[in-house]
Amino acid sequence: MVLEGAARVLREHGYAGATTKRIAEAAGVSVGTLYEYFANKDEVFDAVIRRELDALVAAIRQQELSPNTPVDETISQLIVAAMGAMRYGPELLRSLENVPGASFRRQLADARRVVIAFVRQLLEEHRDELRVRDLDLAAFMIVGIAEGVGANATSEVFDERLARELGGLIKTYLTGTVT
Amino acid sequence: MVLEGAARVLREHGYAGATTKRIAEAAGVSVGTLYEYFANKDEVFDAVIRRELDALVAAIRQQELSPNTPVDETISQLIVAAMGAMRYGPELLRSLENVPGASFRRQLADARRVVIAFVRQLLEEHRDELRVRDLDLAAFMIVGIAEGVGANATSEVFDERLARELGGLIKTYLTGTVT
Amino acid sequence: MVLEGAARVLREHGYAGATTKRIAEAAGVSVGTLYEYFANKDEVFDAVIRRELDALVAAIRQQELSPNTPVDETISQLIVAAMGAMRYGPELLRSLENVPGASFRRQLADARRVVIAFVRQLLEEHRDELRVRDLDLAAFMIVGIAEGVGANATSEVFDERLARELGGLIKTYLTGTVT
Amino acid sequence: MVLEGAARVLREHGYAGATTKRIAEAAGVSVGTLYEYFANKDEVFDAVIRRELDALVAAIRQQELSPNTPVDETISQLIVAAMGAMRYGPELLRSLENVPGASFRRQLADARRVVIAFVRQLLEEHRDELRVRDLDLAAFMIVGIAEGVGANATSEVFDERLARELGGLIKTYLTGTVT
DNA sequence: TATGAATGAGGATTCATTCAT
DNA sequence: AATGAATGAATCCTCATTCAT
Repeated sequence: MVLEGAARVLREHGYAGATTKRIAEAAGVSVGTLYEYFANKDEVFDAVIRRELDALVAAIRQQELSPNTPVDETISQLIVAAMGAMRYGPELLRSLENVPGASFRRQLADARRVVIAFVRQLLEEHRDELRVRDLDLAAFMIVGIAEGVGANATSEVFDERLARELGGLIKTYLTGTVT
Repeated sequence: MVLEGAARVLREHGYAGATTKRIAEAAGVSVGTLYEYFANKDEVFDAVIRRELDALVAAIRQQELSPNTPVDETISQLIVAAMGAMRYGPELLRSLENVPGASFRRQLADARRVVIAFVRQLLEEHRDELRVRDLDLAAFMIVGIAEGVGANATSEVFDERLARELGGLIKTYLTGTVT
Repeated sequence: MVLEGAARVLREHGYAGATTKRIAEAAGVSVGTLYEYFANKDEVFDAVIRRELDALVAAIRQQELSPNTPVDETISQLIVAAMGAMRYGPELLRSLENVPGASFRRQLADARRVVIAFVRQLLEEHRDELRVRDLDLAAFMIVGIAEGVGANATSEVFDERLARELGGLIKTYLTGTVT
Repeated sequence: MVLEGAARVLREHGYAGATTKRIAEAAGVSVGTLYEYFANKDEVFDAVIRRELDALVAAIRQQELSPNTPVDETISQLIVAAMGAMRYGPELLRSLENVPGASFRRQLADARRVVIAFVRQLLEEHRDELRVRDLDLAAFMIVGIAEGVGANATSEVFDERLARELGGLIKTYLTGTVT
């Protein structure tokens, strides 16, 4: 499938090396076929972006959230889920950042909005556990930290251990209590 | 100056849009002149990377650190200094990430090593204020978070306010006490 | 066809004037197509060299050599055949001499070796007609003269008449008898 | 001196590698100075051609020709003189052949005319030793062979021994007698 | 519908030439 | 007179896109 090939090429060759020929080859089709499904190259990347971000958002939304689970554990769970959804690692998103046009920035902003709202909702449900007052700011910070660290990580580094570390840090931030 | 132009173009058009023509124009010189100072395009980017990271590291190192200042304040101070040193914002570094070749990764790793060592030294001096035991891990986490958030921020968002927030978060993480 | 165009351009504009654009135009294709068949410009010239020299060697080898024909006549016949094989005249080979890299020199040396061996074989078969003793030297001289004159000739000058003259000269050299 | 540098660069780097920068460097001056003496690059090459061919013709003309010396010896002497005059070897002339424009061809034709006339004159003086009748044709043949072989030779190969060989061959051609 | 050869605009790089010092 | 930094036209080459099969 084309998007599959595009994602693979993007990760392995970077944006500069992602030619339509290579994408088509990786997808096991011809360039001609690629252009049957997409009007042009950037549309392929747009679709990759969309698919990747949709998967990310979906992975977070689909988590079973129990009100009895401590908030830091839930956050860790969400981060792990998000990471698992990035099948091509954070590298893919970093490559996509270079797609000319504002497409990536726009789509990312949309996805972020949704996730922040989701986290805010989660905090709301745990409001009495928290020391922070401004839940908007807290949600923003949490997502920012997770995203920031994730964006800068490489596939190998960003494992479950790091997620737990972040979970602990975030818990301390939210509740003021030490793990 | 060429590096100036390259940095500006990189921020405004991304790596994919950073043509030699545009860089030369932005620098107010001709392409020929660009090639008088640099063997090829990637060498220009290498130099931009070096200059930017050097400035970053230098900015951090040059901070006057008073042992009497609380650790979180000092960290905030460092983050603000680092941000101020990125005259073209985090966007520039993100664009540079796409320069083919391992140059960026290598130089970044070097710079990071230096900064982590610096922060570790700082923590050492405040050891009795801290709850964390493993200073290596703590230094890594702090730099990772700051870098991560910074890497994902945009010029507008990443201001002093955010730095203070991070300072607070980091203080809580380090000392277990709430601001 | 690309080689056709390249040969024509080379003859008409020399190596210095043989741009890919001109070659593609002369071949009736686009530059892109040229690069579909050849990795770079010099590879085109390499192929032209090979084709030209192969044709030369083949033309000589395919001559029907009758043992009853006097040696000078056979030599003339070979020279005429060689000349006929150079469809773009000696000018082409002279231009090709300027292709950077040792390709031309190497390929020419190979072709020369084959032709000298062929001539030596021919002399062998007429050994009793000859005054020269050292057939190796004689073969070298003959090929050298023919090649030298040919190399310096222009298409118009280098005709059958000249070949016959050379045949006569060579005969005198070989046999000591005057025509 | 500029011509000196140009000749050296031409021999060592070929026409394609003969940039004005390299020529100026080889001549120990700046490009600016080069353009003080010559209007443009091709004029430099024109001058190199002229100087080289003038030296060649002069070397031949300046030979002391004794009517008592056998004709073949005189021819050898001329060839050796011509070769000695080419201080940069036949390679230089071959490189010059690629100077765009007809300059080389024209100047070479002029020089050749002069040399053929000179040889014809020489043959005239030895007319009674010769079997050939058509002195025009004979002069043309001799110059053609010498030039042809010379043009194809390299500095190392084209030594005095080869000149004597050619002298012998030419003598046989002219007189019908074996050395 | 799928293919991939052909196209040519666009980008990196070179180098003859100029001109301020 | 001499210099060499600066210029930009010209060249090689790539690759997104098209279209005949």
